Amino acid sequence: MAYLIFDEETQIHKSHRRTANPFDPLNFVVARGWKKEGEPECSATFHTDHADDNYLHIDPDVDVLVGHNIKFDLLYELVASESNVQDYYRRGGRIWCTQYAEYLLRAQDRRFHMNSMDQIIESYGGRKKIDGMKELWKAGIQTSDMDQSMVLDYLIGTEDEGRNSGDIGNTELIYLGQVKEATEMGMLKMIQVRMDALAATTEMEYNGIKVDMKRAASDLKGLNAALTDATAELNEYTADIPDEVGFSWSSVIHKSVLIYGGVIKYKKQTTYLDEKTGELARLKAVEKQAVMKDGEPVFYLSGKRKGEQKFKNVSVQGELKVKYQDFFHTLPGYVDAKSLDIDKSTLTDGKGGPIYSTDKDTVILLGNLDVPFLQAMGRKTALDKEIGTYYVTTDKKGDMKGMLTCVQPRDHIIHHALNHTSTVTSRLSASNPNMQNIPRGDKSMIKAMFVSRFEGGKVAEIDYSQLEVVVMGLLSNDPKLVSDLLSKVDFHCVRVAAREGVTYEEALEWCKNEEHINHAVWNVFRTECKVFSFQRAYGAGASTIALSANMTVDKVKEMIDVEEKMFPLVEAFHKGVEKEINDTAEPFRDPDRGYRVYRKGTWQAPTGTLYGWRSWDAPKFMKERGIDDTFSPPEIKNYPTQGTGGEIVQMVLGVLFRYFNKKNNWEGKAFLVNTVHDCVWFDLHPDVADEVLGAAKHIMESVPQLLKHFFGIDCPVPFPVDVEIGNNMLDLHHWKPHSLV
DNA sequence: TTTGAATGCGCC
DNA sequence: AAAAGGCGCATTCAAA
Repeated sequence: MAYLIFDEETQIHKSHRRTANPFDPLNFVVARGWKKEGEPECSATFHTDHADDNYLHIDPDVDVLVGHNIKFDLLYELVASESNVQDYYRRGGRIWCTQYAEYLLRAQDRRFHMNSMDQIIESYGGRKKIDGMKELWKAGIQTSDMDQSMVLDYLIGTEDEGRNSGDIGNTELIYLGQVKEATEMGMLKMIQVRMDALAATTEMEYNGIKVDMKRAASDLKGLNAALTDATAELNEYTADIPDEVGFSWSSVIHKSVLIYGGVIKYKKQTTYLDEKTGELARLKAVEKQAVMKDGEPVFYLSGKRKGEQKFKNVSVQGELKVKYQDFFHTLPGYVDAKSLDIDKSTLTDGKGGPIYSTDKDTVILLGNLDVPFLQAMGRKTALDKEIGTYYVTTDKKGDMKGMLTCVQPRDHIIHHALNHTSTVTSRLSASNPNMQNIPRGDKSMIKAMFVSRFEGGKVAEIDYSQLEVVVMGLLSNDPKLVSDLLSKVDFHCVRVAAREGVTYEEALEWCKNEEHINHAVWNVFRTECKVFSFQRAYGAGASTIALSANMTVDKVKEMIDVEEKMFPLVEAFHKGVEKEINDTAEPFRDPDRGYRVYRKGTWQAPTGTLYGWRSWDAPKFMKERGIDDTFSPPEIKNYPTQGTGGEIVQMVLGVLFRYFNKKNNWEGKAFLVNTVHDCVWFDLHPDVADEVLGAAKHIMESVPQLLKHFFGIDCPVPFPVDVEIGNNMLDLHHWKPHSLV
């Protein structure tokens, strides 16, 4: 078997926020370079359009495709010849992205997010290329207009280098070095598993998400009407502010000044005093005046202009000059921010006075005070956010903004981006548009626009239940946590029972049974415990929890105590992570903090994933004891669970992808389309929906078997999922296997 | 005009 | 005795 390194240079037209958008018909592969394992030099082809043979030829003995940011090239390959790529996967072909592997080998260090080849090549013994192409691209030159010999040198190296260098040669050097290092560090299997996830998200981007534009347009119309109403209502409260102030309800400064009092600074063009003369500044002007003598106009008596009237230029007062100058408008405010202890901003008002927060939580806090417009302001803020981010709007420069700008007019598909190298925890991120932060159904109707591409088709979502709690069970092996997960208890009721000194059954009955006489008060207990456990999982301190859960600090400490006794191995796990971080810590100088010395440490998960932390300035009381820097407890607690949850979803995505590939996407009737940290989205033809969901549910719940298969890990906890299906992503209903006909 | 910081808010 | 984590995108604002 052999690896095949490849890379391509394409046209770079930007559309729907994507640079060199693979789905833009204007873009095609201009130059394609490759090198198969064992060949003495690289090869390349040039193309002038989307020609029939403009795709990568993959020999049958190739089993790894290698590229730097390989998703980009794979998307071009899928557009060029979908079957070529799918057939390669079907015979077991794998991919290796050197950008992704580097990010993982460097413990997801921020410096290696979206790392470039130039950035890492020297550490693999290669040499940076002389690169004229980046400058040309920056100047907007299309690749097809560049000199072919330059492109060739860039891609596969110069003749002097034996055409065995360039991007392709460098990628080969990096790949070989990475495989060696990954093997030595026990990370190879983990990286390979994640590469299949990369194949899955590449497929998701290629499939894209179908948008019902009629629904989007009609919902947007309603939202804009509501926005107009809210704005009209609000404007009554700013009617006394002169128009020239330009009061804006989306300005944090203006809002703070209006609510808490202060000074708005604004600019206006107006006349000003000339420093030299002390008078109003004027434009210079000259006037043509008749030359007079004894009250009579003078005429030329000789020369070329003989007979013409004589004029002279005289300086006169020109128009008054204007320039932008600062003006100030003072408002009294409705409430006193200082006495209410509202959060202060680093921004200042027009005269350097304080600016206070006007965010949602603060507005809720102010809700019962004497500020008349808060409700309408909250409505307007929410509508601006919803319309501007998730529908479409025009900004001040006249540019279109919002998710709908990413919809392709020709087929109403959004080709979103799922990024593998953009988080410190190894989670995925999403962009252009971000399909991981679409408002939920209890907040907005937005999800109704996401529909099936099939006639009468269905969309579906499969979610892991309480993924991070389950992951904590896996990582800690805590007996009580594991048994609770196995018996599928309500965790919040477990905590209520422990805190209030009753049995779990009693707590469950009183919290859940709305008929019960104690229900109201026990339901509050459950909510308190829910807030507590959620915050505690992320490592919040007792005082923060007390504030947001509306409890005394003593009560929070008491609950922490109960928790630690109930799940002792959870705390032990965190301690173990902390110890490994400190044991592996190495000093480094932080350029952002005056090159002060801090430390970096790592913890390696059972799967092989390496997590990295940097230390921060220690709190004052620790500095007094001579400890200068410490690792952040919230970060220590958070990365392993968040990262392992993400890793498990990636492992599953890879397996789902392989299964879909084997079934040829049910002959084009079922597609993987999106993933959001603990869930997967599907687009399904009605004929195959039940069959696909049955298979997908089975795969997603097979996490224990998969962990054993890939990593030899014994997993003590189940990974239950919820399956939902519907006509759009808003109207989903529960799906059960027995609905199979 | 462009860029980065600050603020705010959507998701898990 | 002590800090709630991870993202991307919108607007505003100040500086270049």
